[in-house]
Amino acid sequence: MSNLSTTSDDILASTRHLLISGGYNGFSYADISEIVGIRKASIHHHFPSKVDLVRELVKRYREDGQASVAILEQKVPNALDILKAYANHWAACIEDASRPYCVCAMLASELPSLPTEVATEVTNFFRFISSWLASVMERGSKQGELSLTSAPHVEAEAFLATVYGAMLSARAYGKPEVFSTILAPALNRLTPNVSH
Amino acid sequence: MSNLSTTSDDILASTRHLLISGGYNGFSYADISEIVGIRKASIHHHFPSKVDLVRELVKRYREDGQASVAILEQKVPNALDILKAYANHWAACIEDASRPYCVCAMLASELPSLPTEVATEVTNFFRFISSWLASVMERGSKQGELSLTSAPHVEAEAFLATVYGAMLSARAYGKPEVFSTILAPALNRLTPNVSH
DNA sequence: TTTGATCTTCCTACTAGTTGGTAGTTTCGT
DNA sequence: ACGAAACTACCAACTAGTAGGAAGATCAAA
Repeated sequence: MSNLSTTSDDILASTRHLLISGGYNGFSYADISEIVGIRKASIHHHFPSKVDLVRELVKRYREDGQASVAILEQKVPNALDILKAYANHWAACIEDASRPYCVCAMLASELPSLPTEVATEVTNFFRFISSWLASVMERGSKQGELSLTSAPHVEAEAFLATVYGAMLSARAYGKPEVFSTILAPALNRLTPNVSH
Repeated sequence: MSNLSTTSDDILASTRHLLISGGYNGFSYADISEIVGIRKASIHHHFPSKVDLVRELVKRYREDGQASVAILEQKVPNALDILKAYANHWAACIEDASRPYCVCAMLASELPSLPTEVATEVTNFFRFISSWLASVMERGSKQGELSLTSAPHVEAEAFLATVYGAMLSARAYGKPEVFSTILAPALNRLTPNVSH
């Protein structure tokens, strides 16, 4: 009989929430304890140190991402549709304010000042997303589902930068719809068979 | 007789340095005092509170940006060349590690948890850059110096997102050259008279 | 089925160090 | 002599982290 929600998961969820809003140095064990409803010391039982906590969070974040990607690849055959689904995922998260920013975007900007264990995990996340997008680009190009103007791995980096830049812009302006405004032409440009 | 470097400027410079590396909550008055070589309390003489300090920093950052843009517009007539110069500015900053990240990109990602006075100033910065880029896009389009596929203000947002996304990627991978790899095709796409 | 040992989880109470900020004083150039 | 700019010496609040104990749950042996 497995619990639907463990304290450890609650701690991770509130950490993610706090991390998205203010970064690594923007929250404390006291903040988490208030949200979860347990004492500070109890958090140390589950995650001995802050580094342990955030390292585990990022590790799971990447693993969840890998799992979601696997399902997406299985359900959606067309490469362009995959990129659209990826963009729509973030558009939805930003617009309903549920997870309006990527944990790893937050941490990547703080990278030089992060504990190395966390920094490594963050870099790993970006390597994963980047190589996944590159594989999508390559396959889509070969099968005529995408029209590329650069090498697949360059297009992948460019697309990733657009997504994360759009995420930042939406936050900077306080206007969620900016994300889709930026992504729409980016996806359009990758669409084949546009008469010209 | 004006000094070439005032203490106040030294404080702002070291604040910028610290801010770029770890964000608003990633540095303290103690850190600044160590770099500048004065006591913590002396910093409060120049900037009564941390909010005052960072608000002033961002205000000047925007003003400096506006001045640089004015000079750039004056020296470089061609719109595409302006965009290239803007991209090259950041490429150089990132590659020589002098100012490898934008102060306002850092703060924008932390926006929800920032003091409102600082947050407002950050939003102002992005509005400025965005409307400047939009004006460059519009002028360049009219004069045939740029080939746009969307409305000028959309192209401006997309270009801005690419620049800031590329900045983040360069930091995430720890590879400065990633910035130029991403910007090159973005600028290429805006270049007119490419045979197709 | 009851006992007892062990494990997990949470607690109170505490620590040493850091945070942004203040009060009041001295130093120094004009 | 006067203001600016620096200083020493604080402060209350907060930081991550620790020590040690109480309440339950689990499970094996009697």
